[in-house]
Amino acid sequence: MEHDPALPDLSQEADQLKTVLNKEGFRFTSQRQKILDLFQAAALGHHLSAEEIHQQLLDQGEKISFSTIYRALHVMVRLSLLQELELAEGRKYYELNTPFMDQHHHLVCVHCGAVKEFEDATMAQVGSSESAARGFSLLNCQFTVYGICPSCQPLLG
Amino acid sequence: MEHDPALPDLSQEADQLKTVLNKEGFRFTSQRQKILDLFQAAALGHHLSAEEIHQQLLDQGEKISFSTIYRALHVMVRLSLLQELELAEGRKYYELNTPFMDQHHHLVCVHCGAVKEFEDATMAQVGSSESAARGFSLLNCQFTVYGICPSCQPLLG
DNA sequence: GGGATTATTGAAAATCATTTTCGCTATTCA
DNA sequence: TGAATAGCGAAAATGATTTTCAATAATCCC
Ligand SMILES: [Mn+2]
Ligand SMILES: [Mn+2]
Ligand SMILES: [Zn+2]
Ligand SMILES: [Zn+2]
Repeated sequence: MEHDPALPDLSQEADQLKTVLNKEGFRFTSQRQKILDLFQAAALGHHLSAEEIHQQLLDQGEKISFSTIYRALHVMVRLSLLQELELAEGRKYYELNTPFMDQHHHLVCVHCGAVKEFEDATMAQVGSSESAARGFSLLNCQFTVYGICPSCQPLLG
Repeated sequence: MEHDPALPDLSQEADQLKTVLNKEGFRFTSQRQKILDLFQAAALGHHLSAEEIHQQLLDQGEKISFSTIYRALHVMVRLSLLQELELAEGRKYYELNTPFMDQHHHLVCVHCGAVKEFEDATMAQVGSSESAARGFSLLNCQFTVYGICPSCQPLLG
């Protein structure tokens, strides 16, 4: 079957995931592909939790266990396909990883949990220089700003 | 009993905690004072978890339940006496709160958990301007840099 | 000071996200 | 294609944190 060059090359994406996995001794599975697909289909600025991944796959008729989801997330973080975020209470969130200099940061409403993203090159600079100054090898930076969003402000003091 | 002006005025510190608590309808208790004392006695740059608070109080002969510790931490965060930190895996850490413009940030070794603090006024500026730009009322910022510390680097690739 | 009111405590049980166990299945590779 | 074994699902386990509830103690008023 030919591939229409006007459409996204999904079969090649699959090949790419397989390549990345196999390079480190992991196996390609349909579950891992489906999870990665969710991230690639997600709206910009939308962060996914294990719970939401499970629900989205259920919604599209895929049955998958939480253990598989958690294992896949860990593998993809280790392969730098995903980034783990400590946005707010209780659970972890994940998003597609981006090159270090392109990383964005987060503004979180502590009342309703709304998240806004913003970019600022200062963060990467400060992170680089601070880690260099102390001999750390830098992995990534997270700048999280907590506040009350405009919709929640009237509801409080 | 007179107070020796050459010694730290611990009774006044207690009064201060009582005042802050009562102002918001909370009661002063010896447990809350002992927990706050641990933070005031802790080395600069040392962050305490509920587990460590429990252990330190045990070590000094004080019996206290985890429920009390968690409740005290929540109250003191609400009163801005403490700040909650999402430094690394699994558990939360706490430290004495500082005025917004004096806040420091953290460099964390993902291998051994070592934490280094650093100050950088840029963070507060970026946090303020980003939250203002989106109409958020700013509560606080956390800039966390993850990496591998110098002692752990030889142990890995 | 003493007593009523009710926030706080401790112990135990409950939650809840995440991890582990284990028998079975599917991927990799020769 | 077949052996070796990584990965899967289901269920049990974990571990930090939260809740429940009866007993205790801080605050307030007299
Ligand atoms: Mn994001
Ligand atoms: Mn600190
Ligand atoms: Zn909000
Ligand atoms: Zn280290």
